[in-house]
Amino acid sequence: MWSEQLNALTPAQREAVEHREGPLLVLAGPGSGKTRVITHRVANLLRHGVPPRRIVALTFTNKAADEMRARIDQLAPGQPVWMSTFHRFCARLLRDYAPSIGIRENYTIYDTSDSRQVLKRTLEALDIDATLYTPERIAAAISWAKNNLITAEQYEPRSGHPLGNIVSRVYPAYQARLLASSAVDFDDLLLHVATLLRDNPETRAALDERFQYILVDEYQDTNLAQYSIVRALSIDHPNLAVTGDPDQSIYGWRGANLSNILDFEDDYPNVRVVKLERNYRSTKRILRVADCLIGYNQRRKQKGLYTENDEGQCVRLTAYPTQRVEAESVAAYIAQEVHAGNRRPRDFAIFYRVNALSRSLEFALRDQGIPYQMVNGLEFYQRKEIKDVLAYLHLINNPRDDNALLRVINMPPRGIGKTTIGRLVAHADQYRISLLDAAREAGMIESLNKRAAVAVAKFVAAYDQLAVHAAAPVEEVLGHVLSGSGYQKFLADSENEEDQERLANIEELLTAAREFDERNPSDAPLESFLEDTCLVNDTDAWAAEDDQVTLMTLHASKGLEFPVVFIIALEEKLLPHERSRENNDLLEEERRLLFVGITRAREELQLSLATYREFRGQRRHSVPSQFLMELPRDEMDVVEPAASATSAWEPGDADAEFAASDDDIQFDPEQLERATPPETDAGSSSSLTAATSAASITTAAKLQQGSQNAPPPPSPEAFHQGMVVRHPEYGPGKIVALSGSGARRTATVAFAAGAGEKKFVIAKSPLQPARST
DNA sequence: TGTGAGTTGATTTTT
DNA sequence: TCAACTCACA
Repeated sequence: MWSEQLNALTPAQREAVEHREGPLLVLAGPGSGKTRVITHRVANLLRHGVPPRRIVALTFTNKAADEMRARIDQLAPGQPVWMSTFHRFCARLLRDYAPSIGIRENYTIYDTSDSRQVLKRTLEALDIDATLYTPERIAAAISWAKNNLITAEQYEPRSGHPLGNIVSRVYPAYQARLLASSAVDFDDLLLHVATLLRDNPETRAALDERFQYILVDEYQDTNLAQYSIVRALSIDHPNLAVTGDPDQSIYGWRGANLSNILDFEDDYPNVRVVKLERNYRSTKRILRVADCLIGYNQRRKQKGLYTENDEGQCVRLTAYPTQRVEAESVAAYIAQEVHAGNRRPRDFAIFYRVNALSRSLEFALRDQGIPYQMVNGLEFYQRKEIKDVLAYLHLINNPRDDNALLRVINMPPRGIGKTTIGRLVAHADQYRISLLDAAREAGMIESLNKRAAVAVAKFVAAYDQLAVHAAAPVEEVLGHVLSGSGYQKFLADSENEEDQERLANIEELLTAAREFDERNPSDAPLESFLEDTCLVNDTDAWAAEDDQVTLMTLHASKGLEFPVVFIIALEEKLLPHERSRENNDLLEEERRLLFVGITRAREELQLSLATYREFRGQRRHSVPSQFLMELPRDEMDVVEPAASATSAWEPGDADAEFAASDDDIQFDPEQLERATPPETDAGSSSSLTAATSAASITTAAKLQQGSQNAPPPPSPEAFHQGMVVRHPEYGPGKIVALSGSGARRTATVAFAAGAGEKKFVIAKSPLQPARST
């Protein structure tokens, strides 16, 4: 069986798979079976008796980690090999070593917007005028420093650098705030672990011993922090295997250092280098186009990409008059292929440089009735209501989390306004205590008037009630938060339609919590749930199995492949992006980005641009991307911009169609809105939505059944958060929280008539759903 | 203190 | 274009 699998590999792949001890560098071109090599190599190690817990595989995205886990499980079932993203790996380690870097085990992870809030507050407190340098620029500078292992104490501005001078003041203050809140930002996860390993030789040695075999995927995207973590863990056991492709390094802006992979052979002298140059994915033509383009880069390792695949069609390069024609044309082509039965929607992907470019495509696809999935719409976990509710959970988990407190103290409105909060903050600063502790002392703060102090005290009391349930299953904690904070009632009472949508989103969060509880019976459920939600992104929700066209940024496309790929807006200032044109390193990265996009295509590829593009509400004339001049014309079908506003796949009917739609100025956007299929509103959360609506269908069915039969056995699914129920003895009550599943599903009910809160196992209780108001 | 209108200002890519 | 922020008013 195993030798069969080995035989299925090429000699080069096999060499990498069978390599066990010592450093290994796999230079893998696109589509060369890199994931296959990694997974088989792990399986090979296991087969040779390496205990699974001695192995860790690090990736950059959850998606990649999940995929690997699934594939390794196929090769070597039931072996708990640790596969995770760098950030998750570090988050776990920090849990064990938190005290040694000055935070608590229950620390909070701040996402970008959280840390931005903290930074803004820091700037305010330091009285720094943010008009000269925006918080974003300062944040970028701090992030850069952290990724390069420069701590707040070590940071020194380059002389004569005004931004640096500001950063040298802000960075330590910002960091102090994080530490005081027992919080870390994304960069800290790496920085703290890197410094921990650097400053504690015993810890380093212990972890080096623990992780004897380390694999790193996409090594070209590691930054200095990641590099030094991996390095520190591979000194006594230098069985470090990295895979990557310098030509696919596209995260330089995030501190990725191309030298890490280019200099790997210098860092690890006895390294075995394996090059995977044969491509199994694309046609010859597509590959030659990609190869020709990337040849214009200076900083790279020469590779000879080749494939035994078919010659394939020419790569199409099409210029459209406007971005609307571009979008409609792409959508029409997809529709035509789908209707003709040649392809399915999921065979297609459309890539663009910036998210803002997706809009016209969405309209066009809806118009054609083609289902699509956008990776990275409004991210679920970034929605206000979700962040609000999660902030309650964060505060329960980590009472020192000032950022969470500020978010929830007046949400729903409790009459705690700006001035009151300002006074609480002043008090907390003065005594160097957390805001929650300051709030506890509200009665003693002189500047606070009675009314404000009472409001704050009520908040603290409500919080304490919630905190009692901290150790319960997440769904239950969440239920208590929704009931006890008044947030659910606040939204339910609102006339605003948007708020009803928010309720539905919260319902999804409850579903997610429930699924988490089922999947993850841990002793600190809240903590791990929060860690989970902080480190997911919506690319992870991308469902390859759905039959939909995929829309995503070029960055998000890395690691994926599709039969047909469209890359739009190949225009100067967009690709290359305008901020990347000044400096050659940045320009090369843009070229790599296009290279990544091109090499996602298996059979067909179309590149396009529009002569006029509306961007930021303004129509402007665009200049073709300089990269277009670097593509080999003999591999391509070039359709130049025509004088008449037509350029399409097939002359004739298609032309007429486009011309008509372009001239039709009285085109009514509302019609498009009405034609919108309901499920396309939020691509990222579609699976959750499906789960929720399936649940509510059962609910309705059971309800009906219940009203017909005399002694109806209530199904646990018939009950949901906030619902009004009736108990034969205690009378009417409201469900405050739910937890568990199936026969063990329990409901906590608050009864009206002073009977207080009671907990029932639903299946064994006489609870009945009552009509809610 | 809360709300809503109006203004401003900023816009790459993501763990 | 759109979201965040400001400011005036209830």
